[in-house]
Amino acid sequence: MGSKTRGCGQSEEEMEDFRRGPWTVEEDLKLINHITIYGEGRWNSLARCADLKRTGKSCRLRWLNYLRPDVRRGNITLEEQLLILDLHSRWGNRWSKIAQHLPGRTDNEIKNYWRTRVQKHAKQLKCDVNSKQFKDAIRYLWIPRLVERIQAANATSAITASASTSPSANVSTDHQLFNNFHEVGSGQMVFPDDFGGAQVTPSYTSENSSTASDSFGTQVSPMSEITDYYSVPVNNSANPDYYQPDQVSYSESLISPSGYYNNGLDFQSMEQNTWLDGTGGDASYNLWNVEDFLFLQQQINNNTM
DNA sequence: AACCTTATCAACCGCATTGGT
DNA sequence: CACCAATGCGGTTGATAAGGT
Repeated sequence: MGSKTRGCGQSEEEMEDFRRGPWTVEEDLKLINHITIYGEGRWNSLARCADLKRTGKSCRLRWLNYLRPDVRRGNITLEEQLLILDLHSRWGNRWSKIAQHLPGRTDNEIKNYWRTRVQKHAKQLKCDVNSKQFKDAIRYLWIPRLVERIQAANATSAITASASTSPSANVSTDHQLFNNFHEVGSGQMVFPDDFGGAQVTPSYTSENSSTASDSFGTQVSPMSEITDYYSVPVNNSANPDYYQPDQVSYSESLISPSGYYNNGLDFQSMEQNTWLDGTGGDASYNLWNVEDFLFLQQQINNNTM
């Protein structure tokens, strides 16, 4: 650019005192109206033309994280948690990339979820969130537990649907994401091999950990957008980021769990003994009850920490 | 009721990348 | 090729709501 005078005929000097802090309803309306008419992008000039005393950055952030009509609000569902854990295990803190796979969720929201929920668990377990112990706890305990709970919710909704006189058309599709992490005979869980194949988990047994006291089914909210996305063919050539054969995913590492058991936590006994949640609390978030924590802490302290 | 602690999330900041001139 | 503004991303902060004492 280089010119002192920019779009809408206002000088740089006039633009120096930007507003900061929470957005007002009036500002939101200005931004929405302007984008409705002229579209998004060119955020700095947009801020000026919409008479918003905000930086372009601030406008962009407000729109993308809050005002955009397709932003999903509310609790992160179990399916979304599962997806976040899986994608984070592959890509780390690539929040934007992860958010691309959770329609309606923003990178900011996923980042906040990770920091407040996931890192909290690591803190409570007194282990580093990046430690092998914690990553494996996610891989072998948290994820199977999520799958189990989604499955339970699935079963509950199936029963509800069959009992209903007007069954929801979404019932069969709401849990297609989960069906990519489906169960085959003997309670063994099959995880998609980056959604192009399948890997069998180390003898995950749903009958051992699934009990009548698991009352989390009612907490699961419909997730048709997510599952719609996940119902696309597994070889998604349109999205080269999605499958990266040079990266080791957790599902790949599940191929040979025996060496893992020798070095790390005894997850088999952990699953059998400690993953019974009879609290009936907030099923969306309270994945770990007191016994879980005590046992995990004990295991971690006894092993390689 | 008042105070303190913790959890949550919107918003900001700095840096890297991209694209135009 | 260099420069600069815009954009995008991840880390961090701060306000405030919620819960506990």
